[in-house]
Amino acid sequence: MPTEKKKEFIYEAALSLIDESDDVSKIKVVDIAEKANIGKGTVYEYFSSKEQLIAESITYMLKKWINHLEDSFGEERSFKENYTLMLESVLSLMEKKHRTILGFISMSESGSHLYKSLNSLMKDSFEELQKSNLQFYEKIVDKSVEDGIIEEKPPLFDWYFAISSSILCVIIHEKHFEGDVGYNHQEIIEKAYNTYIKLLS
Amino acid sequence: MPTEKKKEFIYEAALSLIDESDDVSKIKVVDIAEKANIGKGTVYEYFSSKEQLIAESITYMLKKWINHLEDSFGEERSFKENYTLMLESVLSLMEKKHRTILGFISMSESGSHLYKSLNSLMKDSFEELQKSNLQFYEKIVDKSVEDGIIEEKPPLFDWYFAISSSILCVIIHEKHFEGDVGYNHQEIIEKAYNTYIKLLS
Amino acid sequence: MPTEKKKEFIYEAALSLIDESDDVSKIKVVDIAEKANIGKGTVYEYFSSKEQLIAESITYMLKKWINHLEDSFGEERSFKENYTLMLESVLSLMEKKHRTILGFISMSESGSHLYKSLNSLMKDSFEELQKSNLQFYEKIVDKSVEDGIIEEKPPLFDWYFAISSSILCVIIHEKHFEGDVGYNHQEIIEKAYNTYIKLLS
Amino acid sequence: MPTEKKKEFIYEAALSLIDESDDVSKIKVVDIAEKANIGKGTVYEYFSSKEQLIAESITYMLKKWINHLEDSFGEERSFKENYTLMLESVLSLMEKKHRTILGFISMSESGSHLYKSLNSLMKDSFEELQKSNLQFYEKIVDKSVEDGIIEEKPPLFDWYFAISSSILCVIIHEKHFEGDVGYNHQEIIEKAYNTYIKLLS
DNA sequence: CATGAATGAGGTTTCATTCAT
DNA sequence: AATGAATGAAACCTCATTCAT
Repeated sequence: MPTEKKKEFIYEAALSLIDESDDVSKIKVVDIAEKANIGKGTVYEYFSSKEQLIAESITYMLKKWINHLEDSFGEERSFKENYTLMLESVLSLMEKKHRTILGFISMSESGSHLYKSLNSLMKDSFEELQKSNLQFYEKIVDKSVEDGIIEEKPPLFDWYFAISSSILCVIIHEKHFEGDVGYNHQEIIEKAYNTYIKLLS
Repeated sequence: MPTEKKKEFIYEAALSLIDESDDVSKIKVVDIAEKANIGKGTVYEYFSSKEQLIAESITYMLKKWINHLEDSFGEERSFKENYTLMLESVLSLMEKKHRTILGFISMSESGSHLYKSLNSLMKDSFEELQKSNLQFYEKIVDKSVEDGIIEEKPPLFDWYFAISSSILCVIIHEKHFEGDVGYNHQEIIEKAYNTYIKLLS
Repeated sequence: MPTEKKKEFIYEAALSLIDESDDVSKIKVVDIAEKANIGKGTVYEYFSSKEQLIAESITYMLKKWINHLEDSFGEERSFKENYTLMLESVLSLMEKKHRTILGFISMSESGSHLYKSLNSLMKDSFEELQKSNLQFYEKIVDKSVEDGIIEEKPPLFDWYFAISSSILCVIIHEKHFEGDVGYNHQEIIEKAYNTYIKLLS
Repeated sequence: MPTEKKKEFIYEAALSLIDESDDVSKIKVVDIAEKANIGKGTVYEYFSSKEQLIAESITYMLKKWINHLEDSFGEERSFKENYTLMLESVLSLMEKKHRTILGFISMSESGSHLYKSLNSLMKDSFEELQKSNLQFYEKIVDKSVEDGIIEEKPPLFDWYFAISSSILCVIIHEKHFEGDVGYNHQEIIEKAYNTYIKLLS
């Protein structure tokens, strides 16, 4: 197996443990190795330390997610369709797995310091990712201006916050309001979409 | 020193380390003891384990913060004044300290699973706190309706999300947009306030 | 309360814990203090260390037992009556409590090294006790010669072993043969008595 | 080195420390590791806890001793030769080492409660060993009946006690009567043998 | 005298990392 | 390249003992 493939294999093992775990710091190298069906020592053929491995695994996941989002964004679709697809993507991520990672992404604003020790290790890739993220958000905004949904392109902070808030909407709902006190799927997506519109109008 | 006072003393030591620390799990009992100028063994006279101590410390901080917020909310002030004070409170918390705890509170929606292992130890007090938090939010909303800022009291989810989003606004700004690309203090508070208004109109 | 009385009070607490315990080394000073209804610090007003306390407690028990045995030995009774009373004394000790101590006494031959660390602390009193024990045994032998049960006083080793073996008889029976495969109370006392006779004839 | 061989290696280190030690509970894992010329952590690759290791070490020793005794018992030899060999085995054990263990075996009748905490960990193997011990004793008795030394096979308790007493004889002598007041080697073996004969006649 | 809060030496156990195979 | 046995630093927690009140 080529090196990069093997590393991805290990990433997946690490990520599944990160999601199962209550406490990332409690994950053991031996568990990751076992999950990946390789020997404990082999991990060190590919990564210089456990922290490096964890950091790279999260970076890997983040990249995959950004790519996934970007792929879902098609020029041929209307803005609302694209925006909705992005929100659906967030939701499906929450429903399925990688909740830890999701917190990491969407809440990086307030939560990233929880991982500062990781951040120092993933500083470069994390900054790169934040750039990608920002570019993707900007593509969204530009599209919304292009489609005439938003009259004029607002300042950076405003659109960054609008999209973050929109995502917060679906996340809060998913986590705390599922069931009786909340809305149905269609309604919450609509509400999140409207959040974007309202905040930038 | 009475027991409760001593415990609070230890809480403060723990909290200051939690805030200084990149990684809560790396904090050592001996460090907390040193910070509190007491012996290692003394910690165990007051707490049954390190985890218990950390969990109680965070609960203590959260309670203090909620109380602080509620105290800042005066019936004699206008809604906007009250709301602004609440946002200032969030900001001052971020600027000064307890960033970890802030993440804990404001992002509990998406981030709480990061603390699952703590939560299990502080389940009861945490639920109580979330109830307090919700009650405080509701007091805000009621005031805004009473003052005629909002025409009619919206559904639970809507106002909960509106306030969360408003707080997200100041947090994102504080963390990522300080300096050139952002706004000044007055502007960002105004923007956060408007977020609440917009989202509930 | 006079000092000696208080010490005896603490001895009794310690002894009851020694008997309840699987492992003498696991007994905590705080437990002894609690059992004696005194403060932890008070223990150190009477004893210089935990080991000292344990050692003295055992010595106290041993002395009490020897005295008890000697008191049971009356010149006016026949040898067999006296011997039987001694065996009953052993049995009652086993049935009631102080099994640990009993092991200590009767099995000091092979078991005492288990307590070497204690022995060093109780060396003097232990030697004194062994002397008392020996004197008591000798009184038994002399009586048996005097009463004509044994023709001639045998060498030290022989009578010491004969009595030890006799005691072993009731102990083994009590511990392992109670019930179906064993004898009734009368029979086993008789058997133990006969052991003495046989071994010295 | 295969796992079982390595464990035995660690057993031997532990046993030598048990014998040197005044107090089993004072033995440190690091000492056992040093004695075995391995790292402290390595011990935990083979045993789940210190108590487990101690318990298994004693079980190991007991098994070895029982096997040794049984091997020494040959059908082609006379009963007295066999019995004498068994007693010699006890004595050589006492002279050389494993005094703690010896107490454990021969005095298990009255002393086993001293090891209750160990027993709980080695319950199964200990029961198995006691069965082996009993079977060995019975083989001895049967041989004595077969050889006509004893007329008729006595009840279980009687022969069990007779052999125990016989062993007690050599143990007491070895521990307390070596030198002036005692007998020479030949005499004490003879005396112990006669104890068996007398008690079953 | 009596106390128990405070202490810290000391012991157990964990686990990331190494390295010989 | 892959392994996993071996390691020991590091951290938690216990508890005998002290000492100020």
